[in-house]
Amino acid sequence: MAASRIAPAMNAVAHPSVCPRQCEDCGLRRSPAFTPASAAELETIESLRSGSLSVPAGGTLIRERQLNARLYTLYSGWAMRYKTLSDGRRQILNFLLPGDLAGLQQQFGEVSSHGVEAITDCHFCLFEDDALWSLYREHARMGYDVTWLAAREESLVDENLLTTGRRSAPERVAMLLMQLHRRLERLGLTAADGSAPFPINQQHIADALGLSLVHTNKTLRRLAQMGLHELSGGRLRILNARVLARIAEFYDSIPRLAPLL
Amino acid sequence: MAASRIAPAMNAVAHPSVCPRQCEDCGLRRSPAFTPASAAELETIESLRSGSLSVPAGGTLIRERQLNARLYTLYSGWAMRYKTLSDGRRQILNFLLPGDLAGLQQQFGEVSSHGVEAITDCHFCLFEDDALWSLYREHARMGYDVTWLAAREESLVDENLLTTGRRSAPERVAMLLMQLHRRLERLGLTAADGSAPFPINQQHIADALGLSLVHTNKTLRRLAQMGLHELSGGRLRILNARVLARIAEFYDSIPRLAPLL
DNA sequence: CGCGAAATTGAGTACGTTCAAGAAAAGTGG
DNA sequence: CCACTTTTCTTGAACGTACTCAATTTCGCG
Repeated sequence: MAASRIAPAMNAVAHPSVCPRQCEDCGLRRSPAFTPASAAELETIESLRSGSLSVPAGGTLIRERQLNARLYTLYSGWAMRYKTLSDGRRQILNFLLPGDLAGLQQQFGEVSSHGVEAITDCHFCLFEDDALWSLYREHARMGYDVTWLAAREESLVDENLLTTGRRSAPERVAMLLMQLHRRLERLGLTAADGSAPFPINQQHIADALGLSLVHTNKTLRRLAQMGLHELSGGRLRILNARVLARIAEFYDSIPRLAPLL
Repeated sequence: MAASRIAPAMNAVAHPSVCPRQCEDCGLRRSPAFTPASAAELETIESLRSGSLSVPAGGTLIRERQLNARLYTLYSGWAMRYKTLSDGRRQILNFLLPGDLAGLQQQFGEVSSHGVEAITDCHFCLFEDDALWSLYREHARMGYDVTWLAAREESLVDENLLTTGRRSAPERVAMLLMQLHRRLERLGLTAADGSAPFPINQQHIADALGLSLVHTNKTLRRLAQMGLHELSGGRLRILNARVLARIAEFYDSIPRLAPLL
């Protein structure tokens, strides 16, 4: 891509896509989306880290029904949590963006009730086996943070449940577009023109919203023709946030900065 | 009901429906469904407790968009977490049974994104304002437990999202019946004949499953006519667990005992 | 017994699904 | 750089599950 020389940083906060050795050098931490960590906290995190893991697009980080999954922080890329039925029907529970934890539900000795799969090439920060418990013991504050992250993810799933349970197809699509765009914005991943990377296909959208692929396509198309959004070249641009928000009844409060493990 | 004199304990573990003063006397703790707490832990819990709260059936414990909700443990009765859209469409996120926490998501200074309402008369154990943070500081172990509870609730919501997103109406109903029956069983709330208290109406079921009231009724009826379950007098009896489980693809692993705050 | 809430049933409709096929886009290898 | 393959997107048509509307019955309770 010749353009990359001219426009080097699509991300407001550029960071190397591979998780560096030292947490101190962690590019994610430089993002204003996260609470700054104290030196002591950084040290604790670093001591509990056992390396990094790269998963190619489409690769599986945690399998459904897997035992003893580890704990990860997504460093770069998009991933998803999902569940499937025996005949292949799939429900995406939520999308994971940089800074999100993966594997938390599995830290309590139980079988994973969902899978985690990389949507784009992903880099994860990998923690030691008993990292979670150590964290609670050594830094109550950070244990508290983990609970906050868990609660925030649950509220995401809550919203998705309202969406699939009670919203119409256009409402669902509008919701998804607004939600993801807002999350990307917070992470500083939107470009100057307001567009954001959007590496998921219509099958992903359908599986996240509980719709069929065909109907997802038709609904997406209708909203685009109304001039509400633009979706091309793997990027999303919101053209009429007001109307999309009204359709979806999307009103999110500005949350406090997220802690970053 | 004349029968109540003959069969005094519908619950395997009887406990007074009102939360007693001393946690030591807490009837719930005597249930084998929960991990026993050490004397030190009990003391901590008791010190963080600021009393109990009774909410009549239909009453609201936490309003949607409420600020500064407190933290509660449901002591007796059924409650529900829910979200609504402006035109009244309602999605029940999950049902709360004795031992479940309420208000955890709101402990981090944010507005409640869901409501909590009592379905039957409920008694809650109420905690101090900063109880959660104190807990993490004083007993790392119990902070860890809270995260476990949060993770468990999220996995419940995950399952409900799969249900509304991808299961057919009969599958949804079968799932709900099996899920709730299993939870009641674990709490020792099933009678000798296998029946369990089931104080929700078809509107609740519809709102939990993302179905209309009418369709819920027809589906429920069909399953009952197939001899899979019996629903009357506010009680549920599973008549053919095997078939219901197969329809719903309901396979839950036996989880470890739940901690009780 | 009578009232209100909850459950039940039928009829017509609509939203979303499935089936099918073609167009566009994105990779792949020579 | 182009031919070829594969994936993704798009559109039309027929169908079906679930919804809405409406009316009746049953149940719980004072």
